Amino acid sequence: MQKYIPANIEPKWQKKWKEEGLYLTNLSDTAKKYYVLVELPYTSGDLHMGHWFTFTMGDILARFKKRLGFNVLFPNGFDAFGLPAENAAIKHGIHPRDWTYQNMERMREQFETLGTSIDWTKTMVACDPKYYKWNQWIFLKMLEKGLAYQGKLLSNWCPVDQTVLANENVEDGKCWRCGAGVVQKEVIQWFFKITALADKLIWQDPPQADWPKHLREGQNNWIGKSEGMILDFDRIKVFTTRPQTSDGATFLVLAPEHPLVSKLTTKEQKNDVESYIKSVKSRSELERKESKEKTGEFSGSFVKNPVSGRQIPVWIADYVLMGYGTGAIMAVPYADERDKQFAEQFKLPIIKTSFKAKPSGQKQTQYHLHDWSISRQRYWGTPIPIIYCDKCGVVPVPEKDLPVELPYKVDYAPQGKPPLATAEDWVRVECPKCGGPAKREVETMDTFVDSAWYFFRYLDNENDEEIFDKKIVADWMPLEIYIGGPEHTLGHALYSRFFTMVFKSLGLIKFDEYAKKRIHHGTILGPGGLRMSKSRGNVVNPDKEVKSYGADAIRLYLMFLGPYDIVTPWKTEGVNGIYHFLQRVWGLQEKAGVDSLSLRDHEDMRMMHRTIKKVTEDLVELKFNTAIAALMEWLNHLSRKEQVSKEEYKTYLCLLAPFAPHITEELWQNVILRSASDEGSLTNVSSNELRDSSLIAQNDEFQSIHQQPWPQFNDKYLAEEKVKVVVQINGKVRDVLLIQKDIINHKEVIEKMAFNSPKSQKFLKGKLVKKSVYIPSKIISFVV
RNA sequence: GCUGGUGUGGCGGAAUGGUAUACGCGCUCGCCUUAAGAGCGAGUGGGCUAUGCCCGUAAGGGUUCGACUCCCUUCACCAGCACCA
Repeated sequence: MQKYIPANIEPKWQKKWKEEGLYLTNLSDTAKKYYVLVELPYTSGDLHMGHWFTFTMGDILARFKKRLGFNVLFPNGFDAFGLPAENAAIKHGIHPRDWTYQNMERMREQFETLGTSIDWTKTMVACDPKYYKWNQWIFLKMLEKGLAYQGKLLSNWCPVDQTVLANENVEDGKCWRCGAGVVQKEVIQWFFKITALADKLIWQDPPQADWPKHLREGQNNWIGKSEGMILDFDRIKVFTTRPQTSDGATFLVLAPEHPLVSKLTTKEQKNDVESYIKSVKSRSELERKESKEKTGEFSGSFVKNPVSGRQIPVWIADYVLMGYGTGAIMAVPYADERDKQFAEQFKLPIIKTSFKAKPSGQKQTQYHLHDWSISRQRYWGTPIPIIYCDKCGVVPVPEKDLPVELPYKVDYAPQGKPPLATAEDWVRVECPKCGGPAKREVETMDTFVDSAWYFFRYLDNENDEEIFDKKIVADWMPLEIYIGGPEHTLGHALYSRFFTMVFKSLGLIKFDEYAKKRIHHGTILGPGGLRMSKSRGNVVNPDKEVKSYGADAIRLYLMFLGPYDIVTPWKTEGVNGIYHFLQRVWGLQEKAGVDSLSLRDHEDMRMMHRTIKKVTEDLVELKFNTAIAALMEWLNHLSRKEQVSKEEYKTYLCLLAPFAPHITEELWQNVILRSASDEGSLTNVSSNELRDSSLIAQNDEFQSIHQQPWPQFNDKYLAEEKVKVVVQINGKVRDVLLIQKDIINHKEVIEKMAFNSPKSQKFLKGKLVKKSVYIPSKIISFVV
């Protein structure tokens, strides 16, 4: 027997599977289909452990479902637009496109070494005009529907990356990419009106799709719907969710950015207010959030509280946000903690509220969610299909002129204006309306637009006429399962739901939710328990690990670590353990495949059927770790035997195949070929010749193990001949009886046996049995 | 502060009302070996007056013949959101 050397078998089978097109999906066969998706990777250059972890899960599911007879689609693409490409370009003097395509090439090869069953013919690349043309098309459609608009808003601005950031991309007041402190700046930009669908985006109870509770609650929280009222305090409108406390409003507070601030400020207060506003502006978001003290300044003006009739002062303070409600509040220090703190700090009156006030006002629903700002002042993204004409104003690019292609030659170094502005020939354009001289929009779309709908495009990725064929999408969507990271809860996972709803309103699809099930995967940390990062130097490189242990061992190791959502460090000893397991599987061929050996032994049959059942059920429930444990238990059983029958051996390989596709394929082909030559028909033929011979095509067993039907279990083998029944006395285990199957349902007999057993007698002697409970095949419980 | 989640051996974890610690790692002992490693076999929650018994799933209480599992209280940790009026 040859030694198990993964490097000798893994590339060989990867090549063969690819040549034979084993994983190509025929989309016209929709009788029993299964679409499994893993979040597409960003083209950063290398697959990291996280990719291995999530794509192994997806791959195991794809292989398992295929073996159950499903027509499985498991595609993948690349999130290829974005800032890192541009930053790398600036740093290394390589064009973002070249950098991206080089990375993509390397990543495709790495996906192959992982042994995934991805169908690469159904793919998409975000920076390909064939793809982003449809981003532009969606933009135009949304513009028509009033779901895209241009507006001027205070926005998060990253001074280092020189771009606007969505709320979701600001972490602790810092840019999620470069960590620079974000400042507020008023900018004209394009928005998607996600707030128009805020109500529809709220998750119901029970949920309309099987998505994690954590995600549903998180999104609902982020959407932040609250019902309240707009009340008028003279000219000032405030929003409140508790109008019944308005009799206790003893002052008003305006956000420093509120448009009425300058009007309301009196001459005497002018200097103080102006210096206060100046100090607010100079504080960063972070400082503002961290300081516990409240700050503010009196405007000098008073307004009338319409309920109490009192004149109350108007203050200006930054604990009131311009971006929520009306940017002004009535302060009820008696009922509100923050107002109370402010009142105490500035010695403002606190009066009791009746909680019964009924002010007149207008009902209003308010959301925390803001419209999605999609303009980015950078180069490497989808051009926004808009033309500015001096005569006609803002003119959308006509559909027939799509795609608006991103010019290759630009000066993408940041210089305070969008890089596309430097491509003067590209910018200069005829107005589609009047034919006069005009200029293109020089900003690009947020890359989250690319990933908001890519899974639709996989299904019809070559289509130049429409975004996708409605029928194919109707046949294949929604996704059966979408595997992704919890960090996308408020970004990608929300945007893609929004896009799906927009597609429905455009009549492209008929469903609201694009994935029946979503799961959040875990994280593999560095060996020391910290997040892997280059700067920490604790990155475990999958390529290196594959060289030492092979892809199968890494796949199994990752899946065996724990549940799919586990957050846990990488441990080399653990990989050793799995490698050892694979070597034992490899060694099994020594005593395996003995044809004459039939499965007479009941325990052998029981172990086999038990394992089939366990692995099958665990895969359905995505419990990869316990499925592997069951396979280990069966291997322990098989290892103790002198010989292993062909049926057991083949079943074993079949069950292990989704987890470890290479070693099982090799062993499968070996055992099939060996039995063929045992039959005498194929002597003096080498393995390779045999594989290519015509005989193989005639017999299904000669096909890849990944095309074999999934093993079936039969309940009749599951029962043990003698069943263990535990004897409990007053809740404590005192004895275990071995009971023949045929009397297991006779309560009186079992009760007598349990009562009379010497061990039980020790505890029962001279005591009165008050009650006995018998659960067949499990337990008999006495109360004395 | 709000929301969601978690708490089990030396470690990752298993068991979701019925023998707690499956499976793996680590460790101990033994076999094999010139030796080391690998491999194979046995053991591995704690305690004790040890053929047996007691304790034990963050802490305390409850329901039940029986609780890691269900209910109540408390504590700790993780994640997300957060001056949202």
